Amino acid sequence: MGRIKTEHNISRKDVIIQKAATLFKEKGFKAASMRELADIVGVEAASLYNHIKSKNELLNIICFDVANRYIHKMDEIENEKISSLEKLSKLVRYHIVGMINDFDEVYVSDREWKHLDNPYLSNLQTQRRNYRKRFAAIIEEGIKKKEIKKIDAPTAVLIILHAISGIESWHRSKQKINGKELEENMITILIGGLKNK
Amino acid sequence: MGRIKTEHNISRKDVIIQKAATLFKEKGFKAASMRELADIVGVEAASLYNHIKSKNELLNIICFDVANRYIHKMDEIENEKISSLEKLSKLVRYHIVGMINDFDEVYVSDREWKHLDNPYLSNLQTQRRNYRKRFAAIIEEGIKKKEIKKIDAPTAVLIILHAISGIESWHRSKQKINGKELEENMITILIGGLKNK
DNA sequence: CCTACCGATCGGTAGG
DNA sequence: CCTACCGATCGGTAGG
Repeated sequence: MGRIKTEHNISRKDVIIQKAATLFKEKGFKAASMRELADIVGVEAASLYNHIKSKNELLNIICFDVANRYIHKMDEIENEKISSLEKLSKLVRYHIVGMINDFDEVYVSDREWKHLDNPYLSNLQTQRRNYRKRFAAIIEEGIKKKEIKKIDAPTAVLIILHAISGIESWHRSKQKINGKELEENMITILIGGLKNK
Repeated sequence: MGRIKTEHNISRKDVIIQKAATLFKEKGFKAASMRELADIVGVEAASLYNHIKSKNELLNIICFDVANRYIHKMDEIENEKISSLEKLSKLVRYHIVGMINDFDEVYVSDREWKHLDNPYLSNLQTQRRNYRKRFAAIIEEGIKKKEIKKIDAPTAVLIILHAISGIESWHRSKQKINGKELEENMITILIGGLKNK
């Protein structure tokens, strides 16, 4: 899923990006050093620069890779002929599954984007803002059609997105509850609270 | 609220901590430098060390100050003679108001605690784990009394806590919606999804 | 892909 | 509270 490819065409650069995502997640972007990353990849620090331009490029790739994936899914769902509540459910499930499958990348793009430098920084901020607007529009449509309770849609979006990122703590301690069970619980709590009646 | 004191007894150290919380929130703990903090406080970097032992001590203080406040509130609520659903509502409201009033400190203690060093790190992790367990116990009691839907309580706790930390984005763009309105929206979505029937 | 190395910046100390 | 300064570490480059 995501950027991870089959063993045949996985490039050295892809490996570096993947390991970087894991390292950035664990230590935070600033605290992670290129020497550590090089160690993990199995080369000297200087050798990394034959594949990438800079530490920041790694963050750029991770962040935009994730952003593009979600935007693409949003395009898809907007065009489906289903109710607003169903669109919302699909979107929420996509976020949950994405968080479980591509955890490192999603986590980094969510928490470390502030270390991007311009123009990437403002670029991503705009993309995120647009995404949340489209997300809110779906909820607003649902409210108009009385499928969803009358609440402030932008607030609902923030709550939903952050609630899903809460899976992080769960992910860290892979215990008791499995993926599907988790997904159903979240739908009950989040969508249950929004459903009208 | 919180650590902020009246003008009479606010010490130099308190000022430093307060400014540090704001700086750590904006840049992240690792990216924030003591020279920057000194600039903001209005002294030379070396002078900070007359009031504090280290950069890490600042993070320790911020994190445990917040943790102690929530634990104290939990003690209080557990002993009240009200229904589980009411306990849950009170707790959620306390978190929302805390996020609004002491935003910088709460944000830092939530997102930067991984940069603590031992024994503070494992200490805080234990405290957080215990807090979440007590939180989950309230929900479980509510489920047993059929006040709350049958869901996985630890998952519900994670969702609720992270949803509330979503206020961050709202806080950043102090727009349209006011504090009270926000609080009611969150209660509707979060508690509404949990209420039985 | 490595050796060797750079300028910058960091947290923190000595001494007054 | 300041001046002066330290050792360590950082991201990144030159040259092969």
